[in-house]
Amino acid sequence: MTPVTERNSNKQTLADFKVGVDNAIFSIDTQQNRLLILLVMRHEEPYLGYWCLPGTLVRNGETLEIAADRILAEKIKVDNLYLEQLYTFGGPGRDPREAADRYDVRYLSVSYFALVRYEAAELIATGVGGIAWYPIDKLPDLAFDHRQIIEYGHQRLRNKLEYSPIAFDVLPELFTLSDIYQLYTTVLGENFSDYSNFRNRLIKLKFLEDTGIKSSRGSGRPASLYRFDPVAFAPLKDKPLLFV
Amino acid sequence: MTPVTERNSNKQTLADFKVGVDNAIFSIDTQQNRLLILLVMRHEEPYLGYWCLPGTLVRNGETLEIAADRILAEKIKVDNLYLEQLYTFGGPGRDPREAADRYDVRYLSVSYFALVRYEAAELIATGVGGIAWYPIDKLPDLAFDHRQIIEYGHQRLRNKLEYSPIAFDVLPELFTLSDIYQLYTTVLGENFSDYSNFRNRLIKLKFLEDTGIKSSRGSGRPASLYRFDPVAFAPLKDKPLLFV
DNA sequence: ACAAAAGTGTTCTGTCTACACCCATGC
DNA sequence: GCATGGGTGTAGACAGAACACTTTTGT
Repeated sequence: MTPVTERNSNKQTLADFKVGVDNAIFSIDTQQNRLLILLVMRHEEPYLGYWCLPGTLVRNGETLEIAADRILAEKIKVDNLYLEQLYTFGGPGRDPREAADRYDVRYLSVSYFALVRYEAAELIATGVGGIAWYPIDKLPDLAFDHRQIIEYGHQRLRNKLEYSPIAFDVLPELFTLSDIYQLYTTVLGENFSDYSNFRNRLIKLKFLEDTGIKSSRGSGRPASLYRFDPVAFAPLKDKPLLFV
Repeated sequence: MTPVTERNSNKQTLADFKVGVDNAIFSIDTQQNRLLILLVMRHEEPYLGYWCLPGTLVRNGETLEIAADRILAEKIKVDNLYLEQLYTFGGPGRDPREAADRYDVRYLSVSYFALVRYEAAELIATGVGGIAWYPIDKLPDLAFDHRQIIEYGHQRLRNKLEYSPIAFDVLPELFTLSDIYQLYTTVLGENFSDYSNFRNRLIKLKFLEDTGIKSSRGSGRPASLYRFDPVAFAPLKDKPLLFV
């Protein structure tokens, strides 16, 4: 019998929780074909000096999503972003403070998944610094169970790309078809699909508007710039369409 | 400024949480073509006398998933089941106790999605009673935001059926092809697919073993009994296969 | 014999794949 | 001209939809 159980009769064996929100913020550097995730350096115990996901404890009167937005806005300035709840990690012992702190406090993490535009994202340097994009395949040692959260988020990203149009939340207003292709190959791997087939599939879906404007990048034929048309996309919502 | 903010300086504006686990337990009555969800009657305030999802507050030392398992095992006896985390609802004000209780307590609900076999499920009658299967389209008024949780779970069920084999977790070991078809139509609606096409698609996937045993139900030609073969299914795991 | 349920087959159509090929530009 | 990247076309394999048809049982 723990002291707690002795002190209380029945209902009091309930755990008390602090609830944190941790953001897995992804972005895609298509120039260098790298999938990046935003990490910050911890300046306090536990895990002092380790990298971790940007997170916060939830304040009074704050919804989980607003907490997620807040922490994101503190670290980064973006124009466009995609944000959704990822998963809730809540096993006992996932935070060392549980042992050290006074009895019976648990730390639970509701994680959020975000995708932002790399080129438009401006990191906000906090005094001490310690914020950086890390390639997903070159992560340092991470605090808590954050590596697991990133794994989970990475999987979610791959799935989302396949059946939802989040890529367009993260592209500039005007983009070329190979911009999209680049983005997809960066996340899904080199040979997820033939370029020309990917292209045809997208065009047949009819929600990309060809502006007719041409964009030249170095040598080679200039590409048409396209624009995502949310109205034309609307009817396809919730349909099991596949971009792959 | 609220009293709270005045009393404390900075970090103390953090919310304290009780964490509950609520289970959206679905089952499918193929006899009557009904999709059912398990509800229990509340015997205490708040929402005394309302129906709600079976839930519990998380105890010390308990993972979220174990809490979900525990509450499930308290209400129902099953041989087979599918269980996964659904979503975390945590806005302030979702539980009236937040207002009445002492300052700063928030109630957060991590919901779990479960699918069990209707025929094999045996409800455990707690003394006072008040546990029942409700057809998803005939829900009574529900406590808290549980209707929203059910909506969300219902959507998850539809999606899962389309791209993962959870149906086989919930069928008896031996089943006929029209058993599966029944199950699918009950969840996805009458005209989600032609029977014969559905049939051919399944058989082409090669993970159903025809036992050769025939089963006669009333008049009509007896059907072959099939068995799900997890080994044959393994290579298809994580592939974007569609049953629809 | 007839109804009912299971299971098979067929035709039409469309989509996916894997290429080969043509086009516009910089150097 | 030719390398480079953008864009088009096509033949064959394959998969889905709709529906007619056959088989095996109970009554």
